[in-house]
Amino acid sequence: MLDLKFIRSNPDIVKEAAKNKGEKIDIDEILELDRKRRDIIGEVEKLKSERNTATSEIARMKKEGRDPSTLISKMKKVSDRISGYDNELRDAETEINRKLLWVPNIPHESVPVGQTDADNVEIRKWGELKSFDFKVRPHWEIGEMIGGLDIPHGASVSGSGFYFSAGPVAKLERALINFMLDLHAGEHGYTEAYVPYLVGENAMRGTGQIPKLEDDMYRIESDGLYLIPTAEVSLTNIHAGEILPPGSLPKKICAFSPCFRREAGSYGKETRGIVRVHQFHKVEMVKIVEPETSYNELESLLENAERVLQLLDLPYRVRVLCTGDLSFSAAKCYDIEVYALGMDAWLEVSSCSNFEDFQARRMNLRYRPEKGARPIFPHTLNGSGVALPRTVAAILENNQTKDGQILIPEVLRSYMAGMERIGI
RNA sequence: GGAGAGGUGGCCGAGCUGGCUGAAGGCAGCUGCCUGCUAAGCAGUUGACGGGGAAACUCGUCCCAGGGUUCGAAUCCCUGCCUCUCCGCCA
Repeated sequence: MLDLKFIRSNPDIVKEAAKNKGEKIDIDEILELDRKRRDIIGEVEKLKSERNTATSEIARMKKEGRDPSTLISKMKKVSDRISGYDNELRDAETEINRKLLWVPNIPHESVPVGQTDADNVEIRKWGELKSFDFKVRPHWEIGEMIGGLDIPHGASVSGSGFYFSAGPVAKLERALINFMLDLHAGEHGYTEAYVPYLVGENAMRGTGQIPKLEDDMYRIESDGLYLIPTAEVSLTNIHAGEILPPGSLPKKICAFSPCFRREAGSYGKETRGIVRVHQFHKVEMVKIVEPETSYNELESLLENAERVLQLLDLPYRVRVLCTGDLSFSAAKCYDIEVYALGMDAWLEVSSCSNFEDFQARRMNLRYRPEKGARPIFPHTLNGSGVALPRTVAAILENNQTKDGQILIPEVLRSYMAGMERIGI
């Protein structure tokens, strides 16, 4: 959420930002409502002040044995007017807030202006793309061959977009999870956590999933809860509504969690295999930081995520998203895409974003920089570190051998009882 | 799931026979004084949000949340959420 005062004094910046993000927002309408709101406040507060004076006057009269009934009947009318204004005010504020929730964050100045994926800018590549002298297979074939991926049964149990991993691939997943958590919690300085997988509406609004992306979320109607699409939601909202004390930043937390996404409207694209599914596992990193440091923190967050792929020896590229591809809440975002040899495709396994104070403001998360200072909104960031299915797919495809085996990345072997390869 | 108790400021904790309570008292914090240092002591001070104002300042709102009663609610009524205790159930 943007600061209403900021919108009031910089309407053009906000309009430009929304346009570049491809969002249709009527800023003038919000400003008009804001004007109306402030007019009402002026009127109603005058009346309230009057009432407060009268109220103590009534108390005094009663104490002195005088008859306050004239004043009371006069105040009855004043109170009616107040509640009239209060209703108008509440309506205006509700309306403003409802609209504010649809205003996207402003892209950072370093973000390239553009519309689609094609306008994203590659900033680096890492690793060698392998080439084999045999016919490489996509991961779904490999998975089936080694008895590690069972997509048909996922569909029969839960519908399309769900799958079982089993045997060696299940072991590989578990090894990856442990490896990633050990890396981030051990070397990168994050506190490890387990988080709620079902969260309330406030949390979903706080990080910006709703209202805009509501259709992509699984909702448990009977309890008013949502299944998290990423651990970001639980982690970032952890201190929502609080004022963090001086010295408590930066906070760096990481967590493993399943992620649930309806992927509404994406049928037909990239649906083979396990690269686009409704439920997957991911290790997520979240940072809550002081505003001045957030862009440095973004770079180190990105490095933390890249390190995972480097240690796994998987080739990848990093792209900075253009304004049109940038998510609603983000001010800047890097995507990390791993190369999958069998599909000959770059698969997004991580998005590292700086939200500046957009999420903090939405969830009313504040921070007191020093004793006695006024609270400010901290900046929040998050990045996947990294998403599992696509990483598994990349390992299966890049590490396949001619005779149908998979070489296990060296860093994972100690997590798999020393196993060096899986397969026949 | 059943029965009871409760949710007050950074924390503890009064108020809850409606008005003078943004809220006693204590603790913690800050500022002076005092002191060889520390501790103790004395005095003062310490919330968030919004409106107006260049500013000093001023007005309004906030005692879990949302409604209601009233001239007026932390205090009365209703609904919801959460916490605690006991019982039941359960990985």
